[in-house]
Amino acid sequence: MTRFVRGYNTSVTETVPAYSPLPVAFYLEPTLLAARNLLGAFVVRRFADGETAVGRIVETEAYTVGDPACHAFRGKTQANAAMWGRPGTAYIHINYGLHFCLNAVTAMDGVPEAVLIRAIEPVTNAARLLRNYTGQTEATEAEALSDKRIGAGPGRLSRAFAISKPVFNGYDLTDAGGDLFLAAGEPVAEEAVTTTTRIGITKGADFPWRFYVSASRWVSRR
DNA sequence: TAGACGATAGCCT
DNA sequence: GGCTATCGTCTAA
Repeated sequence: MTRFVRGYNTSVTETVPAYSPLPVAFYLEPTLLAARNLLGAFVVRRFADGETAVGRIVETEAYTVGDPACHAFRGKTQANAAMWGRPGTAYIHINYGLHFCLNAVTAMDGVPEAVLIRAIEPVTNAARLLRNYTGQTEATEAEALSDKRIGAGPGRLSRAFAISKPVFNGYDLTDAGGDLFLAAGEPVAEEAVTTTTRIGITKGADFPWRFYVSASRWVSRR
């Protein structure tokens, strides 16, 4: 049985708190607050071969009801239906026809709001993330830890974590037994967070609904 | 069923 | 910093 151990060394076997999933209640906080509070939380991924990798969230964006940039703004379709799902599930969308982007659904069942996870910094098994990203079979932890392709940007992190829409759209992100879940981390202090406008959108472009850890080298854009 | 449009990323200057 | 490949999805007809 795989045990998720917190820390930089995956070989640690002593009793360290296992990664504990953020509860459904976390996603029922107002979406802007949830987006800000997801900073510092962990993305925990177990791959099909049993190997695991963990990243720390350093950049998010909020999308809400009434927000013209939100995919739900024009109503429910087959592609965006997951946004209406239970809080704490995943909504994966495809951008520019080729990039997968991971969102955590927030707000009550039937209220289509979500937080886009835009960047992570590697915590464990960066080498595996880089191998996933490049398709190469070789990668050292040291070289992976300085390669921004594995975490800086929503399309990039999805590729590194092997998160695709067919597999993970609608997936439960609150289940520690699952292949993908979000776990509580060290809270990030207010003065360490930068709040700014969202990236790559034309509607609602002036809403300051993007949050990132100011000091992180893994933020996708400043 | 054709046409328009991106919540991007990579390459080039 | 600018340019653009590339294709899933929506919309109109």
